[in-house]
Amino acid sequence: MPESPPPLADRFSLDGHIGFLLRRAHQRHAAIFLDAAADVGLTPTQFAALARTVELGRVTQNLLGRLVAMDPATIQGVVRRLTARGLIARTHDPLDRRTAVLAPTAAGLALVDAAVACARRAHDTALAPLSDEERRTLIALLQKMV
Amino acid sequence: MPESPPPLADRFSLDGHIGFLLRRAHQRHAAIFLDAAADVGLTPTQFAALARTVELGRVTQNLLGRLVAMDPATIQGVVRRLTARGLIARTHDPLDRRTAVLAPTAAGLALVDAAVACARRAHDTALAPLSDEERRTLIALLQKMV
DNA sequence: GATGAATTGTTCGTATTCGAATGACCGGAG
DNA sequence: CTCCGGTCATTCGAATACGAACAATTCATC
Repeated sequence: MPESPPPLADRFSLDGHIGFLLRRAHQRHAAIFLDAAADVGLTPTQFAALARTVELGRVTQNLLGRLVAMDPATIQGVVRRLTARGLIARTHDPLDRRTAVLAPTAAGLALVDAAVACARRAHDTALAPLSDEERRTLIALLQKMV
Repeated sequence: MPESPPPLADRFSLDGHIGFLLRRAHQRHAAIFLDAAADVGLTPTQFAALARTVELGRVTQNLLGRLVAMDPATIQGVVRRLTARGLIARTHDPLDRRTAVLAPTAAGLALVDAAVACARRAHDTALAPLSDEERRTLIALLQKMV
């Protein structure tokens, strides 16, 4: 008689799979961030791009994409929505007419402070189940992993 | 004279923000998984839904969505693609004509073993920068967080 | 049995995310 | 100067991901 294989749950646990955990943790933070930043109207992705642009003052679209880990195709859409809202401005480098040079506008600079406050709240809320020590450990391990 | 505000980088570090780290870690695992599972042709999301369906044997679409943390609108598309590939089958419960009852097909059961092997490889590759102890810690902290 | 609330699944719109292809442009090799 | 590889930005298609609206159905209450 043929032996029936052991059930999948005995061979693999989706809930211990790093990809599944990262997806759920990322999802959870995104939901918390969108709630915390509802008044400033920024998504986590848009916030990252805006914050990095403010950090740098002036940056090409392509470099910005690399510094926030976004594909050229992705950063294009994010920058389009941020410029449409008047938070960053697009100019062109006359010495390299391929590039789009980005800089925060006055509105962008004015918004980024409130946005940072929202990001801090989302950070703390998302990490609420962990102690301070655990938070530092988690962040260090994620930084080591990426 | 008005004081100029301190630079953003002194007030906020995107690279220490849990949302940014989770987004990048999730991104990295997804890329690794897609590479490891290229031969079985499953995305991480599709794998999660298929694995959970195999675990349960029979499950409604809505419950499956909750068990893999997917919106009703999201699980609908994932299930549509899995059924189109003949990996899971949709029937209907005559006692509740709202629900769509899902079950793995023979092809789905046959594919899930190879897919689990790919998931294991992706798991190990994504966690390669960490020691065994660090991996356990990271997974435990993520499980505590979500 | 009727009626209103809750559940299930679908569809639409918007926002990431990436691979692939394309066009414009820069730089160096000859 | 010309050609050619590399870079930059854009576009398209496909796959998540979610809010909102909707129809069909079930359930609880009257």
